[in-house]
Amino acid sequence: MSAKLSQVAAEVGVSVSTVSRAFSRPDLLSPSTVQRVSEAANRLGYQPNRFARALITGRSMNLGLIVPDIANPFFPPLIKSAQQCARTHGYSLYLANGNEDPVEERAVIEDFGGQVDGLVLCSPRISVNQVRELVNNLPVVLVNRVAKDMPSVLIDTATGMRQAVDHLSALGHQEVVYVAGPRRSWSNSQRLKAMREQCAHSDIQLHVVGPYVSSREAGSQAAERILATQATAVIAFDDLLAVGVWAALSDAGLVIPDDMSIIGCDDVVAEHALPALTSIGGGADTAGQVAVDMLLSILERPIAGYHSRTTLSTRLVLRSSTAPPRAGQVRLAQSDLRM
Amino acid sequence: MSAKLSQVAAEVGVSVSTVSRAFSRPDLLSPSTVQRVSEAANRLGYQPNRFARALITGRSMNLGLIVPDIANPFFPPLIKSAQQCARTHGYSLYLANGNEDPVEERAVIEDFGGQVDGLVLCSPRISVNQVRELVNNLPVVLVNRVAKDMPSVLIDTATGMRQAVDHLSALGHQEVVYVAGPRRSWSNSQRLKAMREQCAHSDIQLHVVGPYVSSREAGSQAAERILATQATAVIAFDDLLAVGVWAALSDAGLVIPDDMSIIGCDDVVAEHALPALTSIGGGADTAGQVAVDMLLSILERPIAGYHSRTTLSTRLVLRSSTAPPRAGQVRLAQSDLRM
DNA sequence: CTGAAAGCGCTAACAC
DNA sequence: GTGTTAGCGCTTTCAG
Repeated sequence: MSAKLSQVAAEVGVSVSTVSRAFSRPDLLSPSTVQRVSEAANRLGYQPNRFARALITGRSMNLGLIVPDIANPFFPPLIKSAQQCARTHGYSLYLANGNEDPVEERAVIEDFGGQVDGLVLCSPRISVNQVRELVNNLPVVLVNRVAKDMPSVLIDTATGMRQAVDHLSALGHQEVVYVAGPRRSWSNSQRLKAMREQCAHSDIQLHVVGPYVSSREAGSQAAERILATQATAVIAFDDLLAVGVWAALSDAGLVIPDDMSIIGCDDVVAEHALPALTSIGGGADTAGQVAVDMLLSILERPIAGYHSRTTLSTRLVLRSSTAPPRAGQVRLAQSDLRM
Repeated sequence: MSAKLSQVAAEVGVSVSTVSRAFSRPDLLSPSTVQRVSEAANRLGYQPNRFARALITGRSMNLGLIVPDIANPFFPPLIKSAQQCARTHGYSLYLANGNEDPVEERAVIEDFGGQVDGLVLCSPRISVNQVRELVNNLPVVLVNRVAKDMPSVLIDTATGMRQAVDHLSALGHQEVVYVAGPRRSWSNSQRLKAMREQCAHSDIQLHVVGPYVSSREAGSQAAERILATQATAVIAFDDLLAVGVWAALSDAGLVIPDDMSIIGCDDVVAEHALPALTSIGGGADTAGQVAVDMLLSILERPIAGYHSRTTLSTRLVLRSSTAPPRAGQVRLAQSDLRM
């Protein structure tokens, strides 16, 4: 263990409370005292014990962030901005991975419960009720999930979705399939709803396949179901699924985008994918910062029933995975050829 | 705040120490007492206060993991396995992002210092000396970095590198370029060394460009330098750089792999890249688990000067980004065309 | 087998 | 301005 408050006090020849105050309320002390204390403190290499402090103040100055899947490229920008924001406000942010598993997610939430002042929960894989009882009136802000009595920040992919449908419509597509994401995902229901509305509005026939978990593999599984339709374009719940669809379709002999247009969502694979996937992007990095800000404002004035909802917008990012549909027969020939 | 030990004690009609023991040393109590206590405990929703416990025991049962860049796909598998391993041993694992920034990295290490029992540091961007003084005799295990007096787990990409060179050599390549990674990276020096040796051994002329940070963008910058050589193949420090090279080369009119073979390292973009990149893989997920295991064994018997080093092997994963070189002139024509 | 008591290192009244 | 004192919630000797 490193030096304690009492040792610094002895060194300077003052009481422990003076030393304590030199750190927490220096304005209450004479400048010279503060000076002498801080000199002695780093001479002795004094580091305040966070546990002792937390025990008495009831605040750890730690925030927790839980994501469902650390490997999903959607989260890193969000995590970075959240960490950044927490730090500038004097808080540390710790991250844990739910691993797409409700059981594990429960465990990490519970673990965090005791040692953070607040929690940011990204698209939890457990129900809001379960969340509520696990956190036991610890402040929580939800990301991409709504609840009557919890604040949340939402990424509004609906606008981007509508743009995507319009884009496809302008290109001449008349039949498109939506590859649905995780069942319990708020984002998925939001995206699906937007697609339904916009397709109806544009006289496009919509097929829905899924739900699928967010992974390339799942996307590849979806390919078969897509080929069973007459669709000439697909919009996937997210980029991971889109890449999976792309890969399987290519294996089946289709050429993207000539035989099939593909649009992803979240705009996260541009960094890695070749060639470039048209996608719906924006909002993810802002979301982390906004969520932490929201959490901090709750911590500052803990009004029961505090309630807030922030919505972040998105837009279609055009790249090279969409094109006008081929003449009808060609698409048929290709898919027959695959059987 | 939730229920405390004293409340449970009152409820059952025993002393606080008995309740405490019911949780920590149930073997010292009569079974019936333990039974009554635990019933009362969850009736009252008792949750031990981790700060109070840590204050007195000096152990938080928390482990910290710091990675240089959470967005780098190399880390998620490592993180997952580390978290998994910690949990099965009764520890919680918290993650923080160094953000490829020495200043931020120092800050997160310092932050963690006070509240974890040990730290896993992945390829730190600061010097080992700085690490040593920051952690202040907190147990640390290094990943992909060596130090005289600290235990470490290393992913031996040298073997994979040698296989890669052999593969290229067998294909008929005689001139290859290595796109170097971050200057302070142990992995980079290891990879470069292996390449030097194997190229010499196989009579291949080696060009080195860099150093570059690990990003697609940096890889694209490297492309120009690559085209300035007569090389017919490139091996990049990692997959991110490889993808950047690939993209820029394609833009310049080259066809991969016919005009240029490309090999990455870490095998992390297979999920996202299309078409598939030949890469050097393995070890990353095991590394997380091994590092945590190592840390825990140090915690269990804190022998001063404990020292250990584990090396994990890798192998070349063949995909479709390598091919025999074209006849010499073709390559020249292509690169001229670009100017 | 169980209880009483003494702190872990720090902060926050309350005095002076 | 600064010191004294009483705990925060828990574990852990030491007695019984």
